[in-house]
Amino acid sequence: MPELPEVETIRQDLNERLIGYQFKKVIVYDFRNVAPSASFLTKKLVGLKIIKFDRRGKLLIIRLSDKNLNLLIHLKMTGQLILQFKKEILAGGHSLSNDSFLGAVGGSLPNSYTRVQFNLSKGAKLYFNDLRKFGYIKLIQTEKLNSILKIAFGPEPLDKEFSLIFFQNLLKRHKVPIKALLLNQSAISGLGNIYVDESLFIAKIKPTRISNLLNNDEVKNLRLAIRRVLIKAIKYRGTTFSDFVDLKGKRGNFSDHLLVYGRKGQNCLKCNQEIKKIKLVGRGTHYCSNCQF
DNA sequence: GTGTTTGTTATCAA
DNA sequence: CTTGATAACAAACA
Repeated sequence: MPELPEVETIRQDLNERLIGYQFKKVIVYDFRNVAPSASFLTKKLVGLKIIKFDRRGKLLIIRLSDKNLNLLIHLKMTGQLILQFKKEILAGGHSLSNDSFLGAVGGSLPNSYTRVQFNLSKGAKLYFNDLRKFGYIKLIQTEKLNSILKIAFGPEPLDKEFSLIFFQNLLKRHKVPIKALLLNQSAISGLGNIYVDESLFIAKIKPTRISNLLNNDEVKNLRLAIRRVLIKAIKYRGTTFSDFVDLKGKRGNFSDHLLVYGRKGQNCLKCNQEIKKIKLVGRGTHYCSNCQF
């Protein structure tokens, strides 16, 4: 379940390691979620260099030496990007001990979950693994990308655009459970099920509350809670609940700091009451009925 | 066989 | 046009 902090962790690591690398060969093992087609991807990408890794919400954007083209990677639920350098390959598949790997990436690569493999210059290899095949890889024209980003993506919660005024107006305009609004990527980018539940707990607001009925203090607290939890989660390199791992196959450490997500039946860390789990807008939703109003 | 898991989109209603 | 509600889909697992 990679959300903003998980994708940001990967983006930062890629930016430190792969700027200037050139695509030498692209191997597509599973065609399903590669667009516009595997052959197009293979042909167009080879020879291009990586300029920079960007992120918008949960979407990873690779800027290429062909300014008109961008490589998009969405991890959806179970996608992983694993990076190997040459000496790691020579050392026997990977450089990390087995216990730092999850099942999906354990052992040598490519494995049965590898959907696309990028061979880069200097022997570097980037693997896109995706157990459930929900994620995608797309080569897209810059103009088209820009129009999609404008329409389908709300402001980044950590940018200036996500101001109190903006947030107040957004909540006022909508009459839906606050959780539904926070999950809506065209309203705010990057939040998913985990960080929405965590933010609402920190802000002491029940996920079922209708957005336009929150009072001023609650709106203010919620905005700060969202920013706080995202910044902290990035610092801890994301949350691993099931499949997320970083470039080296390592789990995210924020899992140890979750307050409500995945804690159904356990005691609230603030008040000791039992954490509840309900289904809201089709999603598992965790909250404390004593701390949240 | 059944119910769950989540990010996203399609579809229909108002 | 906007907004809301809900189902569907991807694939796997307990």
